[in-house]
Amino acid sequence: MMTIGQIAEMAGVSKSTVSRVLNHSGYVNEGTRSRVEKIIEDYHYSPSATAQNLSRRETNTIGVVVPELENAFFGEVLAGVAEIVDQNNYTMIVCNTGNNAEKEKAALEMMEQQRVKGVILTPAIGYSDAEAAKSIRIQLKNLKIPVVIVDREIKDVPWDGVFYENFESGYLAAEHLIQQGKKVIGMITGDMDLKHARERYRGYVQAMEDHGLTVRKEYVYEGMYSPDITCEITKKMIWSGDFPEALVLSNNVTTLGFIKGLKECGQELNEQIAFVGIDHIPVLDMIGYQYDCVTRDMKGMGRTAMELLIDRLENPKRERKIYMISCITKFSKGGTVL
Amino acid sequence: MMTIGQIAEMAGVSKSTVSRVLNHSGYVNEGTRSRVEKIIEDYHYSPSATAQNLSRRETNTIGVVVPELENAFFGEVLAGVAEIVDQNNYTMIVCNTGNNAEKEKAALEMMEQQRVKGVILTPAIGYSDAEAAKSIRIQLKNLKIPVVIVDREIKDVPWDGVFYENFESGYLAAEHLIQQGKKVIGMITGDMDLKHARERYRGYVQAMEDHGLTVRKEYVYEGMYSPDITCEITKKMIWSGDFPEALVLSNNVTTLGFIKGLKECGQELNEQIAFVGIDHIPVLDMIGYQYDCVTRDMKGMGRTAMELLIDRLENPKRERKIYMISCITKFSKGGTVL
DNA sequence: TTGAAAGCGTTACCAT
DNA sequence: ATGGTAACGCTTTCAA
Repeated sequence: MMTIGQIAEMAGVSKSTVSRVLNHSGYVNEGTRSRVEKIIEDYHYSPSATAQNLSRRETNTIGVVVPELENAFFGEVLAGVAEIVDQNNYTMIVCNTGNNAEKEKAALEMMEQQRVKGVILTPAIGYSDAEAAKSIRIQLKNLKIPVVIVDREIKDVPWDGVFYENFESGYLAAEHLIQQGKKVIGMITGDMDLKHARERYRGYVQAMEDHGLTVRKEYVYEGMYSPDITCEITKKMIWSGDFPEALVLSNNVTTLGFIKGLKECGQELNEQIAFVGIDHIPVLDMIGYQYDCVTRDMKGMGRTAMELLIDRLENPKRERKIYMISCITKFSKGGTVL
Repeated sequence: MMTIGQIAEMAGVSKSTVSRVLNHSGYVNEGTRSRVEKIIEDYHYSPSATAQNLSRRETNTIGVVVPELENAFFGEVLAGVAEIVDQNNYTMIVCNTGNNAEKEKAALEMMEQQRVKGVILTPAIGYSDAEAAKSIRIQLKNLKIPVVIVDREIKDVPWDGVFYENFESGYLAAEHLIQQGKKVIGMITGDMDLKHARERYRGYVQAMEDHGLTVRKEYVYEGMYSPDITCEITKKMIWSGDFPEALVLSNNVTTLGFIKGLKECGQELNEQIAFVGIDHIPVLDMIGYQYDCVTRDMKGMGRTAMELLIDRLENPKRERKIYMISCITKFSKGGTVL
């Protein structure tokens, strides 16, 4: 591997000069510049980021820690992050925690060793909110490295964040059903240990109240964001013959479980129960299996997270910012961006 | 940020000693070891990977360059790579090229600067096979850094690779239909500029020949791996009333486009045309929308790629290895792993 | 068992 | 406009 010294020697100049042409910094004679550049070109010289980082006492690297790389949602987020990373000449290190708190800890430690400038993190759900906050807070508080939390809130932590309008999504979903004249509206909720699941539920409740409807507890089912649990719930509902007119479904897998449950009971979509799902499932669109939903721009979420991080890096002392990604409604009348 | 020197000072030892305890190398007295370790612990000291890399003249980093981070397939692959990366204490830098040859070039250059130990690459499809090979070959030939090519073959390149048994997949798909007694079997192919599309087609043709059936060109449609094109093809097929008994569909989006086309014509699955898809679409399973398909272990592909890279790193002079990921058939009788 | 010192490939300051 | 040199934080001989 070539070094700046060798280039200098070949060009008959000093390392300083080579460094200057490399970094377009300081004065350098046009003649020598082009001479040096030619040699760099000819020999395919590529400066060592490692050495640069050490000398500059900083890297241009950011770390992204996600809980489920195999989940299409995070693919989208990562694509969004990558886009901004790219535009700003950063380098992106990625870790997958598999929703495992231990791995998350290890990932963060390694980010620390790598001296990344900042971290974009979606916390694992292997532990409760409070525990998570504590553990991560302790781990990172001594580091000066800024963090942007994505999608899953954790308490008592001073970092910037990008979250969905979860309350809003529940609200809009319920409201749409109300506007269609439904009165008895239930919900299959997510894992109520997660804040966003609670928020979505709150939104639904609020919409009901605002329209003078009452929430009937027997029609609120805890689906745990699990397709299987939701499928079971759905089947029991149908079999028992006791179900609401309409349902709000808490996320994509809830919707999938629900649809599966219906199919297993030989029911068509919207045959007896109207529903609005939170989250869009593109593949269902592709097969012409459309349903009303409230969704959002996942890739945009990644972009925003990275922009927020860069903003923080440029302005370390600024107040905390939380970006709420707004809902996009896709109802049969056609999609609307709110 | 703490340095090894400060730790040394606090412990009343030299940097060398601290380095030794850090790396579990050389002799160090048990007493001093624990003393040093305590200080490291207390102060949350984390050695700088940058400095280590420079001193050791190598990194523990590998680069992954993918063309479509937003595509669930690459999420799976990445998850597989990440798993092995993790187990072997590597660090993973990720770039998304968006199928853009320029960006791919830039990504590779930056990997070079980062002095990654190796690269896992799925080439962009923005350019032809030959061009791609040439461009990438020229770019990387001067580097000693090993590459593992994933999923998309490029010609005349000396690197290890992990690909699917594309021929096999086409063969198995067609054969399954033949075994069900179908005689007039067509295919909606992929983008025939891509080798794997051609291979899948070849497999189909071979299966037909092997079973004494003739391929009728009018039933071979070029779907370009595009859902929209495939949807159109399907609708025309149905409208014209002229279609084969059965079809082989070249990949997941081809299948989606086909299903959509059928639905838009008010047809049920398998109502008039039997089909076998290449690629599995998990979401369709989740809603109980099963169909016969030939698929493979995507995550396993990522794992294999990383294992291959590590293997190469440990054994730089060994002959080239190409791993072919075998097909998994999921037919209504139940899934079989071949 | 420990320490001193050279070296890794850059940058950046200070001279010239 | 250019060069010399210290410094970045660590590893690794070599001596003691």
